[in-house]
Amino acid sequence: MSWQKDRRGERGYHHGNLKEALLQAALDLISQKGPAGFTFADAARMAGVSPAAPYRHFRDRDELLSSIAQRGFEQFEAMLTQAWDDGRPDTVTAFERVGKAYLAFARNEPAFYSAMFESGIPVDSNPTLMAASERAFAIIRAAAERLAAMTPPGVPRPPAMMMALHIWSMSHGVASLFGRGDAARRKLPMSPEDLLEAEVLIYLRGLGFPTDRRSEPKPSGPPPVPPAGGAPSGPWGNRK
Amino acid sequence: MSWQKDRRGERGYHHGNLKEALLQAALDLISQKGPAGFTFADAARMAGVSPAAPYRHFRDRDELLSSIAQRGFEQFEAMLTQAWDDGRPDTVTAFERVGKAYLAFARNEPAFYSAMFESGIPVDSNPTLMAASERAFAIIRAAAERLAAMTPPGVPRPPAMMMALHIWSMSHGVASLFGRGDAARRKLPMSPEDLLEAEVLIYLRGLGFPTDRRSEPKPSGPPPVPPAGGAPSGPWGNRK
DNA sequence: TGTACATCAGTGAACGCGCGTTCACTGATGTAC
DNA sequence: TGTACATCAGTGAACGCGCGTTCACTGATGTAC
Repeated sequence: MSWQKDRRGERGYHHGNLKEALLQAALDLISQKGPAGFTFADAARMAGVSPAAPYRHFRDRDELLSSIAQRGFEQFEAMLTQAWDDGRPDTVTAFERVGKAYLAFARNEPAFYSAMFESGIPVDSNPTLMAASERAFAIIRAAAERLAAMTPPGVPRPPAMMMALHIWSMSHGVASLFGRGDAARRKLPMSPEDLLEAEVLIYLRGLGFPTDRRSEPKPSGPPPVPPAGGAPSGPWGNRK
Repeated sequence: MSWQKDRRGERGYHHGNLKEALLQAALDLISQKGPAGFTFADAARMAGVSPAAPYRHFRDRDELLSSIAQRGFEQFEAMLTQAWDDGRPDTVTAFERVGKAYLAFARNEPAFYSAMFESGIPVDSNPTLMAASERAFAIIRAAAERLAAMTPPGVPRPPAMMMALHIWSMSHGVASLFGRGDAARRKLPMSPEDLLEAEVLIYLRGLGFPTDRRSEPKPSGPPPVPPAGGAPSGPWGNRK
């Protein structure tokens, strides 16, 4: 099955990279059966070692799960950082890229996502984990900060912290209801990306930002402008 | 422990209300240990019957879990219906009450909430469950419909379906990140209610609704107007 | 360069446990006549 | 009203299973001298 098993004959007494292999195995198992349905023994089996071997690397199942969440937050942060790209080419474009990255992560890494947000791990009680979580959130926070600084003259400047939390909850809501990568995804008459993009644009408009697309350099522009409360027909349908 | 057990001596050979007792027991167990950490046998024990008894009422563990989600959606719908109160005394007030009800449900019924949204049950593949879920969502949809009909003259009327999905994802995002009733709740510098209320108000403003509080009859008005991008200090803090 | 030794990272057998599930059964309840 | 019978909703013993965890162990690796 897994390459670890295939190479079992090739490796000697020591695995060499068991910790990594266990994390990978657990990740595979979680994406197959959810964070509940993965067992320590299963991960060992998948990595091709005896059931006692994992205890050299993790105190117990929970510690393995936390490590996965930890790693998930790190990859999440990296992905958000890359999407944000320090606000290039312009703040709004970069900001929307961050939203899309959030959804992409939830969709493409359901195992990480559920370990991070739905496994029941109390993030707050694990300092390392919380730090990783906060570093990821800090990207959204930084983006909100830059956006807040851009408020047009005459418009009161919104608190960046609030904006960041709002954006986070919108992204998280859309991702966990409609954009997840597993069987629990709810069907939607349009793409989660479009739903979120419209939501964020309306929100920004509510804060006083102009949301008619300025003519700006768009290196890899997505399709057309979202309906955002405009057109009566289209994917939204059901006007009645 | 539970009243079922206390009364065990009193009851005869037949339990009389085992199905109900099992649902209640499972609910208790879920709220203690999450949807993953509840077992069929545990529920039987808690209800004071033999481990074989539940099979008279549920095919397996999954069917019990689905029943709980089902019932959760029904209670959720009832709660939203009551909060919405057909738009009394006015649409905006009632609308905000719906948001608060959403949060209250997530906080007060973590077992139902996680069974409904985080247990990994594919809602889409169970018609009865999906119908219950849709009936709950229909309340939000109806509220959005009424709100959409209220758009001021000159402002394009937003698609109600889109609004409903946006509101749902905002509520769900805030609830699952910050407003949950279990250990996985993330700490926040303000109440989830305030966070959501501000978010919704900004969103509505973005759709063209006036959000300066009209002088309207407020029977049980909540505290003051949320900061909604205004005041630079207060609970939001961290202006830098 | 070789050797002795400490440490590390695995093995594999064993254990107790609780779970899900089945089975023939039995006590209680409802109903036809 | 009584009786016979069908059906329902439990029992309790048994099973196979896989899990988590421990233990003394052993092969491999690193290092001091």
